[in-house]
Amino acid sequence: MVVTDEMVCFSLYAASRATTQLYRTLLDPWGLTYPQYLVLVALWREGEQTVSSLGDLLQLDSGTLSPLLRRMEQSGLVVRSRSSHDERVVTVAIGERGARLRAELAHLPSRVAEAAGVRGGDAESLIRTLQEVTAAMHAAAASAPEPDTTSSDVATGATGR
Amino acid sequence: MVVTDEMVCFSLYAASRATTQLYRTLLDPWGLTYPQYLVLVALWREGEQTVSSLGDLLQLDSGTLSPLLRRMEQSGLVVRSRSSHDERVVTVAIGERGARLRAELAHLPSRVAEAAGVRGGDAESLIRTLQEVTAAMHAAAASAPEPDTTSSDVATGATGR
DNA sequence: TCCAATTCAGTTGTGTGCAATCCTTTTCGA
DNA sequence: TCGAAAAGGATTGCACACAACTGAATTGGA
Repeated sequence: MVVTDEMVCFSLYAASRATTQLYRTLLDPWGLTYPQYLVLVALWREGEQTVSSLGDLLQLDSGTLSPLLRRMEQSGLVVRSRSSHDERVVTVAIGERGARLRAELAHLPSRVAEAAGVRGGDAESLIRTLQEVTAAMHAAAASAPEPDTTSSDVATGATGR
Repeated sequence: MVVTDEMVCFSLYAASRATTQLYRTLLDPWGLTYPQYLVLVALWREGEQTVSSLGDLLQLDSGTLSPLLRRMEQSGLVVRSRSSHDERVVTVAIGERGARLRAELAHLPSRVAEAAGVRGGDAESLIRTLQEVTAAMHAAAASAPEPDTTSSDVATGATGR
């Protein structure tokens, strides 16, 4: 069914934007965006991280994280510092304001989950499905750098990223 | 469960980006982006549309659509024209190149659906769940413009947007 | 009839996302 | 040990997203 095929992706796209929209509304009083909030959650939960480990956790690359972290540092949410062991590595730690927000934003996740209207068990099964789709999409994008080519000359340095 | 609460939204966000990524790979030979492809699908299926009806279909506003449609017109994908009945309204029709692409891109949806790894019935139930979540998020964002306000010392110029 | 409110698309400003590239630092093999 | 390759993050360029605003066209009510 052609329509169904398109709809999986579009529903995902629309749902993601609707979710970000709700977070925008809820985070606006603190001047936070959803990706910035995700960085804070990662730091609260996992502690100090390098830029690349943050990128692994959030599935974002340095082109997105670098300016995002710069803005977050300017507003006191995080602190960046070069590692002394390896001068290439930048460590991101929670900043003073970022630490204060932990308590203030503690009620957010349950509010959003409640708004989403998915109950406990359904939520877990939805999460599992979405993670499977994500993994499948990553695999497909990596294995199909070119659209058709008939013969696959994937060779050379056609790495996904 | 706090972690589960966060995970619904993050999984959605990650899955949406992974999906867009696959579309980027597949559409790259034609120089199309995923939102541009969605506009073409809407026009192929529904025919000529106004900017606002396209916005309703794709859940995008004029701030996103205007520049997007301008680029699409420049590359011959669509044609824009002011309605003669109502000079405020701009009508978007398929362009010459956009019409040609219909056949060339006809195989895309099934390829993506296959890559996603969701079978027919599961796909429909996933779509339904995502649409419910989207509707719930929109409703929540609309009904909760302010988060709490009990204390709020947000003051100072820390506004993000 | 006439003007205030609405509607519609476009513009502006900010913040992601991501490919491609750059520069520095580190690693590793000959 | 020395230079090529790799790793890590930053920068550049482009295309969304979206809030807020602008300006033109239309509508509706007094």
